[in-house]
Amino acid sequence: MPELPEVETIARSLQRHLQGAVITGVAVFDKLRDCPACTDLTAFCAGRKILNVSRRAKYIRVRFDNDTGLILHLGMTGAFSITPDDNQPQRHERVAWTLLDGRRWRFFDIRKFGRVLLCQDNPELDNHPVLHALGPEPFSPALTPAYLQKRLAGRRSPLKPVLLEQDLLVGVGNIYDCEALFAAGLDPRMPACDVTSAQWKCLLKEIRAILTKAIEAGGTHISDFRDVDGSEGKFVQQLQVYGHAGDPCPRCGTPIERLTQGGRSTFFCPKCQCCQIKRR
DNA sequence: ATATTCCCCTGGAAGC
DNA sequence: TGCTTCCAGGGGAATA
Repeated sequence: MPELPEVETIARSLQRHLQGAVITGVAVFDKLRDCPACTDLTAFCAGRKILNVSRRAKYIRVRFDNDTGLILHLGMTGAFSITPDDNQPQRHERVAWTLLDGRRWRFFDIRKFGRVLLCQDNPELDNHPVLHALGPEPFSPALTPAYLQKRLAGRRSPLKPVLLEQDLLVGVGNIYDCEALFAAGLDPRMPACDVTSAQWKCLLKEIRAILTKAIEAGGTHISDFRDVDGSEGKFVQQLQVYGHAGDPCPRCGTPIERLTQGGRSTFFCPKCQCCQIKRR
């Protein structure tokens, strides 16, 4: 479900709603990946005050008052809600934290690809194994055309699936990958090592612009994305190619095509994005 | 080392 | 109506 803008939107909401809250209990209804058993998670969380909530890549970090914390991942279908506690588990509710002020913080996840990880100390919230190998954030100054060209030297893999690799750069998922390549006019099938410095410059600009716009819109609402308060992202209305197979390209009118790369759908305009394949 | 595939799991939409 | 097939935003492991 969530790419960077969705996770950012949710992390900001959690920060707003949970900062200062004290956890009194935890219920685990259906274990997510790596989620400890209910008794262990309860022992870990009970009595803890939440200092802050932040985002790194597509992970959400919840920092407690005793230098421990949680790392949460939404997988494909994760979502949260925070409401007065009626003590009634809802459909697809996997984990629930009860708060001292009478609220209940729920973690839903239909497909159960989400994760709940424990961090035993403060450094682990920044250096947990799942965070260790991650590439730079999309808005980091460290993310430059030179860095990308160096990392991808010799990589003949198609550009589009490469952009999904979180150890190269983080936060770009399938939707914004397609949208950014369209905006930059680059062929999703071109070898990653053939992207020129000028093309990287353009693509980086488009990735940042699209992520910025999507964050401002509160994310992209596709099927089951919801913010903590239940509101839907509005960016879906701005999607140019994703999910638009057969529709006319907004730029040239050629029908948008869909193809499969690395088992995922790619949407692109075969005319606007077809000029970069080098013959070797 | 790099590249492709397969799997985790559930549900909605489309096709017959 | 009911059954089958395909598809889905992520990520990691297994396989060539």
